[in-house]
Amino acid sequence: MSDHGSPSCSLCLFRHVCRDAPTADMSPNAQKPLQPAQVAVPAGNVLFRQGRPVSAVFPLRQGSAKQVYESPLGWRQVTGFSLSGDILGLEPNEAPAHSVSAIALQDTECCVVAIEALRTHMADPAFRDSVLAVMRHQAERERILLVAVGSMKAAQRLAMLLLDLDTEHRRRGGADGPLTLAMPRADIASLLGLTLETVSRLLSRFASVGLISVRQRRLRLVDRDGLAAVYADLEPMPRQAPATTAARAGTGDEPRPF
Amino acid sequence: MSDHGSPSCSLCLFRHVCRDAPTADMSPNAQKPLQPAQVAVPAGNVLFRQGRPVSAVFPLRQGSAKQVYESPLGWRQVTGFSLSGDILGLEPNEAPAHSVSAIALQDTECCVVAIEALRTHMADPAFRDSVLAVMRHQAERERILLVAVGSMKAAQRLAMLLLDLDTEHRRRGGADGPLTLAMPRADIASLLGLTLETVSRLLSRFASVGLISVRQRRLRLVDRDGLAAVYADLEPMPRQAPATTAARAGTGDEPRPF
DNA sequence: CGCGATATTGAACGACTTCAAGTCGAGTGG
DNA sequence: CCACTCGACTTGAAGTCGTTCAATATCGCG
Repeated sequence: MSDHGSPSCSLCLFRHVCRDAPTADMSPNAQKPLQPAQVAVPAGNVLFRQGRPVSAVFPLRQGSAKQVYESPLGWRQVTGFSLSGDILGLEPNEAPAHSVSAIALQDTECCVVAIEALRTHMADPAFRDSVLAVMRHQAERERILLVAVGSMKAAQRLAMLLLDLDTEHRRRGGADGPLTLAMPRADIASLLGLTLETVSRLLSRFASVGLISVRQRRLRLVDRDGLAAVYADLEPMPRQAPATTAARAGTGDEPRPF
Repeated sequence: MSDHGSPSCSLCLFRHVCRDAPTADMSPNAQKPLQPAQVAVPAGNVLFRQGRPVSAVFPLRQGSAKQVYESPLGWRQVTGFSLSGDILGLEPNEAPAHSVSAIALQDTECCVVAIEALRTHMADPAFRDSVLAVMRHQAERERILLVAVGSMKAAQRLAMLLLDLDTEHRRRGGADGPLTLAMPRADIASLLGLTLETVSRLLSRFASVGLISVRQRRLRLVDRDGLAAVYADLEPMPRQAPATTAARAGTGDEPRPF
């Protein structure tokens, strides 16, 4: 096991081209491995800034980050969160400049892959396809977010986010454990097009009806199906907590959140 | 002048590769021209459907269309309008399937460019760059829309759309003439994350304070700077029409709408 | 321990929605 | 040519959801 092995590496899009001979993959168009540098980014620091030239992309090893978009008129909005294993700074359509800024939510470590190295490896069709697939997936996410912000109620949007965070957390091996909200309420609110007070109230309401348990940034999903029902708007979310303790039957068609 | 010349052709992204020897462009990697087929699409008809394979792209010659996205849970939202001269169906990241549906807002004519032909021409770096630039521009638009829907007031959003429609109309040679809203109120509302009643009321309010004049789908921008001020939220938009007839001084920094 | 940042909670307000009539305009058939 | 009709649009009144403003509460950290 190399000294660069990290839990997040196993999910990294670049894992197959990162080090030498990872699997039995001595195909003809094998390239020299990326051998990326690594950097530590303290909480609150900028990984890259919107509008600046793309010089590298940043696979996240540890920590998390938010993407922030600033519109021409100066309106700022969080457009997404990234967790370890994600690649930050990938720009679709060969954009020469970053379309958003990325800011570490906590002390973070990431790799630094020079953009030329990435471009070289894009010559490999399989690799190229996987990178493009990730970009497409991101675009789809943004569109889902647009619909959510444009036409869903606050509770639905928040339920969507919680389910998504949970899904990602589990995909990283988080089992059923409690997850940590790395981002402040204000960032959640910005992403969802709400105020931080609304987010706070909603979290409390979710907790009071037994969907989650939450204290500050410590969160646990208690009733995933219930959250999914809120997301799908089957459950209009009672304004005040009723004494509902009835076990919820799974809806069966669990929607893919986010 | 060829029989295919149309006012919209002069703005078309493909104009230089559409017919033979358009300018003195006998460069080495000149390709054979696209020579696209043309089709008529009656109002309300689908140009292509979300999720279906991309077989062609569709430069709009006449008319207009809306893009509609349907989320995995079945929520539908208009994500944009296209006017003559735009290319419909261009998918970023080499997506094999359309990410939205396109529906004609009026009786429409468009060219049909097979995707293979397009890909062939993408070998030309200059052409490729211009196509990618258009895709980037579209992505930027969607992001601006996200911010608008996520954090601006209804009046701001509508002002933004009107300014954008006007800008596009003028870019097509519409001078100062009145423009026609090809889309029903419901589609505007969907795009902006509002209800059609709100859109209607807002249009009436804009008219009553002298920013525009509207009757049904006939629209004229009377005070562009005023609209820009509403967009930028400098002007909180009075709830009831005051008898304000004071001429407005241009704000100077006219923001680029959308 | 005490301070500042972050989060929770309450109360009042306001923006937008919802529901419900109308009105306008274009197309159709008498 | 006019009446009819249907869809799109407008307008009003009431209600809801989310915001705003303000007052605690809690956590992390020196």
